This record gives sequence, structure tokens and C-alpha cells, in this order.
Amino acid sequence: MPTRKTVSGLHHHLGYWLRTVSNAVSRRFARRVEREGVTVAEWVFLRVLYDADWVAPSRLAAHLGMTRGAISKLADRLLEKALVRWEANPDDGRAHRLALTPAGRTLVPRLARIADANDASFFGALSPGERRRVETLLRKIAAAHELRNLPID
Amino acid sequence: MPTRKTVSGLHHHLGYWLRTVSNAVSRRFARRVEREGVTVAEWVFLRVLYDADWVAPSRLAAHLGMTRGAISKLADRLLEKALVRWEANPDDGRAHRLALTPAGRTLVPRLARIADANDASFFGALSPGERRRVETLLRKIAAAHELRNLPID
DNA sequence: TATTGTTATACTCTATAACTATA
DNA sequence: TATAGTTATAGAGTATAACAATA
Repeated sequence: MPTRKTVSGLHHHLGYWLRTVSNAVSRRFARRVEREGVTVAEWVFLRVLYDADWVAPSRLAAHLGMTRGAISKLADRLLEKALVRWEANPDDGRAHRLALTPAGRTLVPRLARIADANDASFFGALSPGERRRVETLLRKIAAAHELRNLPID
Repeated sequence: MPTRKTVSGLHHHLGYWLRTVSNAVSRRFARRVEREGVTVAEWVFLRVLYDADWVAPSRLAAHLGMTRGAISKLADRLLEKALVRWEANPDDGRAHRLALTPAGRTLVPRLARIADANDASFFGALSPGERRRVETLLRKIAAAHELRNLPID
């Protein structure tokens, strides 16, 4: 058995490349949606609500892989921006539920178009087939680790 | 021309999948190196110094895609942990330069092995060929956007 | 004047844990 | 006792800008 002599470099790790590219695309997207007054995390939050009418904070936390505390803070900001509304759940005195305001519902499609444009331009270096291949493989990894991405039922 | 009726969902964007998987792998790696007393950003910083003897903070900033202020803060923490040392550059009164301490030099190979193991287990769901394909495509994107990854000369 | 680096400030994100109230 | 949610605290990352020293 040979003595280990090599110390692997940053670029030997797939995780490094993933982080480098992911940070760059998220940073660019953040710049663009900042003009609409929201952050990337807020976009994700709003987009989930767009499909789901009323959602409990705990569902959002599980869905987005965040703690309930983090969801509370995000929800506070979105309430202040009047993009989200908040209700007590009439069926359970402990529970609350969240939904988009009309302003929030108007904003989401605009944010979605920004996301479309950002994705298209950032991954423009890849052919459509290459893009599909990357997506397929990323989904495979996500599935293997049960990363949250399921639609709220 | 049809009226736009569709609002694309989160999972329609490659950037979303990239961010989901990248955050998961980085979070896992962060947990593991935390036991060695360093963060992910510190690992990257230390690994660059490992190959480079003396490096100016401004070179590190350009190389890592960070601001000089961020580098200063990182360097401060690593100085406190006695993993890095700091000198004035004798050739230029404005400039400084950084290098690993013996403790830092001892730590890097250990961190590299943690990175190896983390990468292998996280991407174990992919075949070696699939892993190579993802890496190739990510490198292609990084090159197209000139994301920093070049060795310090 | 431009460059190197530090410092101050501020905001986002994350995580833990203490806490309130309901069940 | 357990669950839903909020709040407090703290650390890490990021960005901008003001600043000192030197070129």
C-alpha cells in the first residue's frame, strides 16, 4: 500500500464546481429580482404559495427544507411588503396559514419571467440536450438524498 | 401570438436544481469540517494557500471571487485559529502577504480527505461516467462566465 | 491620483433554543 | 406531553463605502 502523497485540490470535487456555478447563477438572479424588491428565498416562498392558496408555515418549512424559525422571519418580511397575508387556522387554535395578497399574485408571474430569462442566458453555453442531461442528473442526486422538491398536495 | 398563460415553476429552472443540490452538499460538508474547527470558505482559503506559499490578499480575493473586505475578515479568523500567518510585503509598503502556519499545513490534507469522502458519498448515486459528464458541463458553464478557478501562478 | 488593505455597517441566511398557546 | 408557531441570539457570508498608508 502506497503512502498517501496527494492532497486533492478544490477542482477535484464535483461539490466545488456545483457550488461555484450555483453561487454565480443565484447571485445573478438575486441582482435581478432585487429590483422587484425581493430576495431569492422570498421568490421561492412566493412561488410555492402561488400554487397552493392556503399553506401552514410548518408545511412550508418541510417543503423548503428550512426551520420554522426561518419561515417565520421570511413571512414577517413578506407581510411587511404586503405580498403575503396571514390567518389563524379556524380548525386548530395553534395553527396559522399563509396566502398571497393580490399584489403578491401579480408579482409572481413577473418574477417567473425573470427566472426564465436568467436561466436561459446563464445556461446558454449549453445545448438544449446538455441542459436536459444536467437536469436529469441533478434530479437523480436530489432524489437519492430526498431533497425536498415535491409539490404541496 | 398566444397570450402567456403559464407561470413557470421552480423545478423548471436548472438554477433551482443546482441550488438545491449545491446547498445540500455544502451543508453536509460544512457539518463534517466543523469538527475540524473550520468552515467551507476557510477550507477553500486554506487549500489555495497550500499550493502557493505566500499570497497577497488581493490575489485571494480575485481568485475566490470575494471582496477584499471579505478576505480580511476570513484572514482574521484564520489568524486567530493560528492556521495562517501574515506579513508585510517588503517590496511594497502597501501590500501584505499570507501563508499557512505549520498547523495549517498539517490540517489541509486532513480536510482534503474529508472533501474526498464527502464527494464520493454524496455523488454515489451517479456512475463514474455520469459524474464526469456533470463535471464537464459545469466546467463549461464556469468557463463561459469566467468564474474563477485558475491556479495561482 | 490610483492601489492595497482594513474597518465599519448592514442585511440575508442559517441554526439552536427558549418561549407561548393550544391540543 | 406533544405540536404549532414565534422570538431571541449568534455566527457566517456578502456587499458597499469610508478610511489610512503607500505608490
